[in-house]
Amino acid sequence: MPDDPTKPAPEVPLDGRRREAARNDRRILDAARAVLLEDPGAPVAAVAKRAGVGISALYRRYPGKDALLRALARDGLERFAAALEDGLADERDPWTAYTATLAAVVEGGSQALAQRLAGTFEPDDDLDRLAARADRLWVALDARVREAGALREDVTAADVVLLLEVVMLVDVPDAARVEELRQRYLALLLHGLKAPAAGPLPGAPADGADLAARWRR
Amino acid sequence: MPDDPTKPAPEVPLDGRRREAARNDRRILDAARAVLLEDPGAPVAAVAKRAGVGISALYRRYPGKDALLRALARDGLERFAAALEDGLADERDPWTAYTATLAAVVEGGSQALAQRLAGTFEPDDDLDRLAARADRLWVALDARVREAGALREDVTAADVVLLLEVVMLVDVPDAARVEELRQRYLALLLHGLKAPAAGPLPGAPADGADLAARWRR
DNA sequence: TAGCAGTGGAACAACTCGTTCCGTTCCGCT
DNA sequence: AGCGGAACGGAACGAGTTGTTCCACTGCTA
Repeated sequence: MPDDPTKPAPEVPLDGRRREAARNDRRILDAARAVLLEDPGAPVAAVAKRAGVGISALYRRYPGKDALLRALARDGLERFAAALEDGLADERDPWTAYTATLAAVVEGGSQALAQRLAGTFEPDDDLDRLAARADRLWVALDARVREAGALREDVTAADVVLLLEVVMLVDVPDAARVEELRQRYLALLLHGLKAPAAGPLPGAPADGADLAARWRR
Repeated sequence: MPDDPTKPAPEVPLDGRRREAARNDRRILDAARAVLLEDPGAPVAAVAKRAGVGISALYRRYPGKDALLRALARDGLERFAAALEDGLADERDPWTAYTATLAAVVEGGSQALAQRLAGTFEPDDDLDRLAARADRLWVALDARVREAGALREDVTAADVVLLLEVVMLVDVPDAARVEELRQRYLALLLHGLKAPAAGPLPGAPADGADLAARWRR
């Protein structure tokens, strides 16, 4: 039985064929992230091609597409949680730390990844736990900036999640331009998010139920 | 040869079978708008089902899926242009007229429709002309609010187009909730868009080239 | 009542995509 | 040197999807 490729083995320097295999573990996951983030319905063959490997190299690691998707979602959630922990550890003033964290999340694309994949595969206990952990971290980050009075009070943490996802959907053909525009619009959004509010907002704020509903089929 | 269903014939009261046909013209276009806006790759059969008609009723009107898509894009652009003309005719102060226009565009979903469909069908001279007209109207609306000093200067008209599209991508399973959240986030965005600017924006502003690039396959 | 515009939906053919499978390569060991 | 087998590339297969065609049927109209 192959090792779980998402949890790289100890760092004993591998040799020969084993080294190629270890490298392919990464290449496949990186390719899957790139390809499936752009088009969640992309064929498995596209992932293999992007990774520069054959299809069998992929099927040796994952029993099927579903498993690849799950591994990818887990990878995304882990990156997301890690970014949030970094943000929580940021000692600067809460608003600065908040904006920096959001910028990092947008740059990494981690949150959007898990979300875009939602509904395309069968969830997993492990995944549920990870999602709950990310949610706790997110709420903590939100609480800190909120207590500092830096966030407008009529916007919820769930609102910001939805807004973040939407920023990740900005798309033009040129990849470098995409990154630039996303950061640009995130900044614009943050200007609108910052307290004091310039005026009231229509509609009820998003809440946890709005978010959770999207995971259901 | 059947009449072009997108240009309803004179309003002589039709009778019998003809009336049913005329009604189906509308039902098919409405269904296509609803279904394809939610999923641009939806099958033709899904459109027919939503319209409550058989597939042949659809194929009698359009030579193929491509033609339906084109007609729909044209319909979207026409609605978009009409909304902009309404906005230009709005006599209130430029900022109020601007925000009201954007809210109407978001509610109608017309702009997003044409854009989401882009790349799924072969463009058309007629469509190009319409797109150019919509663009002129858009620039005119932008110029007016800009000259009034109500829009932050480091944001271009193209930026707002991209932001508008992105707002249209907000999605949760409950349709009514979606509409509410879109308006909410549009308002939030507009708070960030309004002059005076709260701070500088990173990245180069979007321009016409960014927009045009997305139409190419 | 005959003719026909309009219709519903089954049937078909073309494609897409996940998965399997087989022949090949090359490392590690004897 | 030669062998065993892990890892690989990619062709082939089969299930499912979808655009389009086709034909029997309906109900006006003359």
